[in-house]
Amino acid sequence: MNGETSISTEESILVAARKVFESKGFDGARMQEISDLAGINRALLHYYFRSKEKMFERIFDEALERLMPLLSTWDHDPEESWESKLKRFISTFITFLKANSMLFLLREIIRKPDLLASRTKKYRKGVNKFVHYFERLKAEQLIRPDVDSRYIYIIIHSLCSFPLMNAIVFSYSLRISGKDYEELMKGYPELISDLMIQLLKYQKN
Amino acid sequence: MNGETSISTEESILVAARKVFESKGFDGARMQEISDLAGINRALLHYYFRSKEKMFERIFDEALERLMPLLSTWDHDPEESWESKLKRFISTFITFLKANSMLFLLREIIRKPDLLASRTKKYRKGVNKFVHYFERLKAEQLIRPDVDSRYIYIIIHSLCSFPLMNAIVFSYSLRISGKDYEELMKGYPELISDLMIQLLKYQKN
DNA sequence: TTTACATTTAACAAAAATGTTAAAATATTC
DNA sequence: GAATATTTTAACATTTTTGTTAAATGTAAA
Repeated sequence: MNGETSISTEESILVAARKVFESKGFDGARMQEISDLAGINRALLHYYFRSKEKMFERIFDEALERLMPLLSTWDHDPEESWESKLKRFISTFITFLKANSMLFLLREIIRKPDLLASRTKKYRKGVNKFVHYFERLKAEQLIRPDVDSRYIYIIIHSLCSFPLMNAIVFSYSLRISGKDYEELMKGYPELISDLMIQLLKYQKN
Repeated sequence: MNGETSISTEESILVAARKVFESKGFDGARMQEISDLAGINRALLHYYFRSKEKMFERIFDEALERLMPLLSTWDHDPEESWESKLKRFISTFITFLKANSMLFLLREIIRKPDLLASRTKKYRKGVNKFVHYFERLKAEQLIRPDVDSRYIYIIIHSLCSFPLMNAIVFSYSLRISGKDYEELMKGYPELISDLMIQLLKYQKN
């Protein structure tokens, strides 16, 4: 059929496409730039993927797929405390987002909501797990009962995602270099873990 | 010079441009769509603003300008408690972001970092005020001293911005309609005000 | 009513981007 | 080395988009 070569070429195209699509978005991405970055010529792009659209969808799907395993953190597991689960989730979520890009997904979903709607019931199942996990904790009176689990979901995701997707603006605002911002953010996962735990700890009035 | 007409035409073009640029971004925006939305023809767009670029910069600058008054919340004012200031900031910030778009600014700054770099020392002054305000509170032992003021800045902004710019995704994830998400978010400003206050309250030990 | 500005129309120019193709060159495998 | 698959080259077609222009029409105000 086909040798090693074609697989690694396809892969190198995908790597380039990922980079360009993630930084410039679908509308800003140029086929020429992708082929340049992949070190091949434009014609070969169409030889492997028929069109820009098709190539993009491949990249988008992969990005969405990478997001999902994260949510499986929230399976019920009597061995692990919720505090530890929370810490683990926050730390892996932030690490994950460094390499990938929430902004990419968000930008493209807003451009074309179908992208989300037509895919992945799986994703919503993951979210369900999350909400149910915290509902159970509330039922068992392990955390305070008066905070809507959906708020917990929103808050955690906001605290994890935004500081990374907004890194450029934050580092500019705070007058520090990108490197120094990264440095600053090293203490961040622990801080927000503590913050969340403090928020959730059961308090009789 | 020129009558009422031209002003309101220019304004209606700007309104349309704002809408299109904010939802599609510079790369996705089409001059045709803007002129259609403004109810005029494409030629008139160039009569008023020479080019797409120029028009965009006008929109971008205005969006950035609207952001700044918010930061003046953080002037020192011995009359008002920090808790009240915090609440007021969070509530106005969230209201502001509903109409405008943080995502727009972020997306375009990433596309072309010059947009931010070439503008507005004013903006950074506002951020300075914020950081200094909390440094003072720490010096006066009114809040706990062990949280870097920059983290406070990052956390507040994340909690305010992200739930709004990510509304589509959150409402999809949580399986509720856009309307219901808005409804849900009514209780949100108060929750995060409390959360922040709880985080900052001085704790010996 | 004349002058100046505002707006439309419609055609066009130019550039940028995507997509196609055929033929030649290169590499791989049998 | 013959056969097959990969890749380049280069030219071209098509479409989309931005930007321009000139002429006609409308409108408001001096």
